[in-house]
Amino acid sequence: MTQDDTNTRPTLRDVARHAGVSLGTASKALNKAGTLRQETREKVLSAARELGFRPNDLAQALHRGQSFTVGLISNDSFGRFTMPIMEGLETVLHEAGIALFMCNATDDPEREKRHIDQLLGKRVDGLVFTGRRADRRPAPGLSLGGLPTLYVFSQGDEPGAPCLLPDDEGGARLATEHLVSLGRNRIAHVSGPEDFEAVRLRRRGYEAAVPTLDPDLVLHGPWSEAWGREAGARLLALPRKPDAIFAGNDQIARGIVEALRERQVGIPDDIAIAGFDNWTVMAEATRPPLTSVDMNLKTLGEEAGHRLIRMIKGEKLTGTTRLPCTLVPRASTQPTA
Amino acid sequence: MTQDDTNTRPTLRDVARHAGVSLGTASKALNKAGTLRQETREKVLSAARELGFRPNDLAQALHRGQSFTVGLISNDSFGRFTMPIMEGLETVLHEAGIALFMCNATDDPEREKRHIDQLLGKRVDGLVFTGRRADRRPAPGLSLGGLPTLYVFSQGDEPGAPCLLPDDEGGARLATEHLVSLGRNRIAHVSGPEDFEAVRLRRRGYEAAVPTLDPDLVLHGPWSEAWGREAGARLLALPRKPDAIFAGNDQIARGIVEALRERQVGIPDDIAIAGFDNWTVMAEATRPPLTSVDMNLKTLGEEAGHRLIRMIKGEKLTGTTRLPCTLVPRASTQPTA
DNA sequence: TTGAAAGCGCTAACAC
DNA sequence: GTGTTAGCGCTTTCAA
Repeated sequence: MTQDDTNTRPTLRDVARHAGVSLGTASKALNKAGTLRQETREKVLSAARELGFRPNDLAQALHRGQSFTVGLISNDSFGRFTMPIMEGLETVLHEAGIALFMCNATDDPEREKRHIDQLLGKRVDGLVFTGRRADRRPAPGLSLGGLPTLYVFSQGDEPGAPCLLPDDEGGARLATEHLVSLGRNRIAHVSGPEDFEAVRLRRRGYEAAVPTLDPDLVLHGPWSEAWGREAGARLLALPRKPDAIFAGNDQIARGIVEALRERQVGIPDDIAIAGFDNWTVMAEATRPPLTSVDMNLKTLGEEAGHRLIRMIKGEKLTGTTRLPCTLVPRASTQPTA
Repeated sequence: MTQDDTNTRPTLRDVARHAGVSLGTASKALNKAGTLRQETREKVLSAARELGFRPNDLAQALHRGQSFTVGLISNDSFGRFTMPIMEGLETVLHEAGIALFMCNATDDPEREKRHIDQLLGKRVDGLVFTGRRADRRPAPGLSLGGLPTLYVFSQGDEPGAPCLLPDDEGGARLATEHLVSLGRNRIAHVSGPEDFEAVRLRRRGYEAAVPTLDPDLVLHGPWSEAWGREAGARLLALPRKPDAIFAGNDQIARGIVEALRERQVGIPDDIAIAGFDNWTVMAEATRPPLTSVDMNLKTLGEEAGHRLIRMIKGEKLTGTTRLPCTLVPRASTQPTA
């Protein structure tokens, strides 16, 4: 450690003293503002370097009334969905010199309230809510006083709240059309619990793209491999078996694949399978690897960052935007490739 | 919105004015400090409530020279390991009124440096490094000036750096002893790449507990299900097959299970299997469900929080501490239960 | 070109 | 009991 081991860092005043100039001069030199003699500027800069000076953003924020800080409230325990969103968000915000305060609300409204309160105390310039599932969530029991607020992979309760979501319906259509393009016309859909909005939307996308709709071919259950296995078995027991299956997520898809595999059904030759989420550890470990719909969550996070920055600049954004999903084809729908 | 929609929040001075008292009095009332008449206190509190007053932590921090804020640097893209650590950490710190600033370094040293610089600017009271793997990481190319710093699931480069890690060796011993207690004595070990310290430690724990050591029964490869399947096949091709397998993680374990299952090997009757990580989506979806070693990462995060708080209070902590792992028994080692 | 001084919102020591 | 005041570290006029 070249520095002394105390936690008190040098102030601008220290730098000024060290350089033998006034406080204001030092400030100008470091902020490349005003007009200064090159020599003076150098003097200050080298003094700053020597002392290991780093301006105190807190003081700066206090002065400017802007903290260059944004809060993130998640109830996902920072899981699979929030992670990539956060990553995209963080990248964009960091680029703009904005740091991210992260809080985990874990569905406890009391705790969420305390978190928001803490963030307000830190005078965050904006707030992002995100969640485990893209459904509507109750409004925070706290006045946000016009603070720029954005919901990502999650929906606000207040009307017109700006929301950013994946286009589940479009993604489902994409997957179904892909199966249709393979020449399949008896396409089943095995999905999750119907109280998820995403489940209803994906089903709608499926229904829009499927050639003929057979209610026997649509099954709902929990989000699990076990359910996928059970559903796979059921579909095989049908008098007229499907020739393709679009699953509501990759876990279900994997369960289906295993059920078929054990019964010597050829994938994709007899039955082609597509999943949703493009959860790579799952999709790639499946045999054969799983074609899946990617929600592009990182992009969603990046877009959230851009929008939040615009809102912080004063722009008013409202309403729900859905960003397109992408199909990632793998062997479970592609015979040879 | 009951509040006006501007982002300028009321200050303490506003509250004081509204309550018809002085600034100092208002401060005392809100901080429950000094001696005040009950009536005055009430007056101030209700004024504060009316205006929706929330003290500005930035100003407070500036005054006190403490920000009640801690930075977290991760290179895990906030994945499977960092998540539970973060959750534990956040819980404990929040209890102490400390907020968590989160940064994603993604193995880019330049970006990590910028992040640390930003955190120093925010005058964080401490720093936590965490990572994707528990190995030594290069020191940040930046003087931290005596800032309390803690490594969790990750190791600092500087000698004596305080590190908090799971006891991989003990966990491996636990799993192996469990298999021995089942009466198995030909126990194989299939693990990940040897350049992971965790792999070497787990192997050491295995070697310490295994009844007889047969080099043919120890296999290293990538962290994947595919490798598990391949290793499973290899072990079954051995002239003297194992009667139990301890896998270096749950993905490998699952691959092994699938390989055995396809070859009609009874699990656990013929061969018992244990994994590592207790990654529930994986362990529970395996058939039969997987016995696995849990690293208790949330506890690790909590302990990190407690230690960091002690360090912030001025205590000096050094050296590496390893926290115990736990065995979570499931059907892959338990015949009937 | 540089210095002096006011003030961001809050706390704490000291008057009254 | 309550009011006044001096800063915390920085930016930004305004004077010199």
